[in-house]
Amino acid sequence: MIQHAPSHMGDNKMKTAERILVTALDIFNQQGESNVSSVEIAMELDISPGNLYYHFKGKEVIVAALFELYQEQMRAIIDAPSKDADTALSIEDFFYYLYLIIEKNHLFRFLYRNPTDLTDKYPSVHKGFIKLMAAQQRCVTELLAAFEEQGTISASPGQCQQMVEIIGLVFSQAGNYYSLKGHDINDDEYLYKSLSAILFALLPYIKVEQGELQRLQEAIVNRAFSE
Amino acid sequence: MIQHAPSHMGDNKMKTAERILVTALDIFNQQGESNVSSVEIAMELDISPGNLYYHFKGKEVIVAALFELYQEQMRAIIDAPSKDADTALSIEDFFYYLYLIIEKNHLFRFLYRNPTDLTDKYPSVHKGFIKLMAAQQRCVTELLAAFEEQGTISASPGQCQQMVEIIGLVFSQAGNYYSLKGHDINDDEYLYKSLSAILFALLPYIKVEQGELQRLQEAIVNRAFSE
DNA sequence: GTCTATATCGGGATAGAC
DNA sequence: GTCTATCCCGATATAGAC
Repeated sequence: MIQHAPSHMGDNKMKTAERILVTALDIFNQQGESNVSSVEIAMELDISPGNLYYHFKGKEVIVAALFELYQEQMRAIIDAPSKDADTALSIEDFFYYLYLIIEKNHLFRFLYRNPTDLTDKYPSVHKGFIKLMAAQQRCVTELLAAFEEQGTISASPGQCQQMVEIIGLVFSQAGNYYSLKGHDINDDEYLYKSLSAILFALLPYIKVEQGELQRLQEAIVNRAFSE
Repeated sequence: MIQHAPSHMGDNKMKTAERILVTALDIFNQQGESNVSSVEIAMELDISPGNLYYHFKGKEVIVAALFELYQEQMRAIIDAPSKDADTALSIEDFFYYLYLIIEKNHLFRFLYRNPTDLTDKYPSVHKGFIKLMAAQQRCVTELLAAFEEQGTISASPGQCQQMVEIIGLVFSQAGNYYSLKGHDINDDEYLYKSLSAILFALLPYIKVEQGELQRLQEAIVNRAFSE
């Protein structure tokens, strides 16, 4: 399971194909997909370039496989709340939900590092992105609508749409923004800054008691979500 | 003057060095800096690769020169309001100011297309980015503080800081976000969506009469800023 | 200032032995 | 499944003629 990658790194009992994916993800995240050659991946794994090509016919296939993994894992996260639609979400649950998405994007951050080059180079990945982001927006929109219905937030459909846009922007681009400002993307500080920015944008529309809001704000600032 | 580039394109009276910059900017914006070879730039200009190297010793120097131009023009924009600090800015002026920044970023959008690769490849550009973005944030922060002082907005310093963060995020990343969702970056629709997103984030804190706010909102939606 | 020709280098990709 | 050896190609960069 690639989500447990760190603990398995270098585990030789993993099949070569799986090891390639785990290692590729790691190097891509560190150096950027376009700066990593097939040979480099092979070297890192102490296998030959030929062997790598036996398993994956080029970097393109590796990227596609990684995107597939990302997509599956992201779907699982965004679809979770609607699975048990009977139990209403709290605001805290909602922000934990957002956090899981941000965290997953961080795990696959190479997909967002150089968005335009990546999508130009791999049109199939771009197609997947478009679908996935649309699904994500749909899910968030539904959750906001449910909040509106139960009176947890008070906002018009137009305002909800604006919230969704900002959330999507933060999800996909906050990492690049912090990099550009000179921070280290591998530092996970920006995960909380992202969450905090979203909270700021939604705050004027959230209608719960001050105490609950206070706790949420503190939870984010104190990184209560980190395990 | 490079800001009038479109009308001068192919104007043979321009010096070769200048024509190279104008053309390079255009192709970089279209295809991304990393996907454009020196030879390609030369071909586009109907000059030889050797000739291009006579003027600029490689792509790196071209990129550096373009960033220099960008930096100068951006400085001129962001510093303008503090030049005549005696005349207070209106909210409408402020949004026009934001618009000018967004527009300038759009003109040099290749700098933002693949931020991580670009900054990894050209550390001097990254240094410039860090300084420029810090200056930008400082300017916006000061304007917000002035608004708070004159009662145009009502927000704590912490809230203002959050606003600045969101504004910075939109400035630098909105283009990538819209591309990722499948829209054409050359379409300038996203300029107004960006402005609209910023307005949404600030709205709860703006304390002017409804009529003025209404006009501003309509101005943005109707693209009244486009010339 | 501008051209042609060429040297160099690195990444992608494959053939064939083990 | 894995290795070594090699080929191909595109991009950078330079030399020297005009």
